[in-house]
Amino acid sequence: MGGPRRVANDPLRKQRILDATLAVIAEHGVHRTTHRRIADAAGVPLGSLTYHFESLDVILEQAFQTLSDAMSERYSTALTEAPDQLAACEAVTDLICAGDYLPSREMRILLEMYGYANHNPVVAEACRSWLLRSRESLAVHFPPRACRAIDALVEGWPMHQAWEREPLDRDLVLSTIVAIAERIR
Amino acid sequence: MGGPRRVANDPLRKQRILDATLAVIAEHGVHRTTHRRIADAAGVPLGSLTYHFESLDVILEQAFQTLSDAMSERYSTALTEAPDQLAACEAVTDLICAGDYLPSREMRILLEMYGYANHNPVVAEACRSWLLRSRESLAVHFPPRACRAIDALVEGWPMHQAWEREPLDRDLVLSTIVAIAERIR
DNA sequence: TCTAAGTGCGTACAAACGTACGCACTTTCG
DNA sequence: CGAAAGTGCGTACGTTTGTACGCACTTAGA
Repeated sequence: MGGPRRVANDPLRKQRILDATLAVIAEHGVHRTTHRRIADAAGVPLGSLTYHFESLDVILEQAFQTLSDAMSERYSTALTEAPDQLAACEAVTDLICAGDYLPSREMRILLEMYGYANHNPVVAEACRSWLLRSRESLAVHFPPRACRAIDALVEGWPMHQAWEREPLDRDLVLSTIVAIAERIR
Repeated sequence: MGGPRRVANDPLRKQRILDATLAVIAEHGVHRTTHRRIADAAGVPLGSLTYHFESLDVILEQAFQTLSDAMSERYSTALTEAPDQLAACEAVTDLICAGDYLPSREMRILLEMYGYANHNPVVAEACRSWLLRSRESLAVHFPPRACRAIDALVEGWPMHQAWEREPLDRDLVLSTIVAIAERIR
């Protein structure tokens, strides 16, 4: 029903597997992410994984790529829409405070990605590319040196917050961003 | 030779295993850290691991504890020795720039620790405790709110730098720290 | 309708895994 | 010296792992 299929139904299934992979990573960590757990989470047979992906490493690589693309996009959108520097400061503050609190799913996966990237060149390259894209987004509103400092904060603050029990102080974040924007040229 | 042993020679061997564990994690990542690899790296028999440690998770927990203790200590020492706030800013700058560049061994292991902590309560607690200790060290020289911002930078900048190809600009780091110290109260 | 090409998966297998446990060895105490 | 207590490890076992591969099924062209 729905007429004869004229193309392979790869894309949907592949994406479903990658989404499931991120879910497994978030729940169990890379060190306990296996073909079988992914297959269960995705509701697909085990053989489907080895058919669509060359190896487990490739699955992880593409799953992490999916995540970093989504984050880049959100990052870029938020900053592009800001009309002036102050609005950009607020946008960055929102990015930092989003997911606060508790350790958001995304932050958990990101930490796994960073760890894994140290042992997988493809994912390392994905990290680097994400770094550059986020810096470009910032460069629209801030001078180059301020970009570096702000970028470090965007990276560090939510990560730091992951171990914190109290919610993040939004005013403090905003003040810090503004201070950097004004003082660092 | 050396006279009769009156006590078990646990401590040395346990510590050697934990050091080897960190080495394996740095080289292969948690997801490929196994009893056998640790045993090889430490130069001890496989059975020795299961004798001294209840499980692989316990080995990882204690190894990460070793690391975070060492880092806390260094952190604390560097800040305690600073006579005034400006010196403290320089000390923090040194901490951030240390290991620059390339991805230092310690940063690699730290990333693994953060990832693993999301799936292991004991390690999560170690992260939290490390967070608090580092904040206490900062509190000697900076007001509470500035501590949070600086702490986030100490976390984020080296992490960020791990994917960067160019060396870190020390003056930029110092300027940023000073700006925060002066502006955030 | 028949056939060749191609898609997708169930299953099986060798390797690697965490861990249990028997046993050699050392030390202590009478 | 002899035996009990305790330390430390070699080895083996059942499980889980990543991956290969044969085979059912679908589609396209004649």
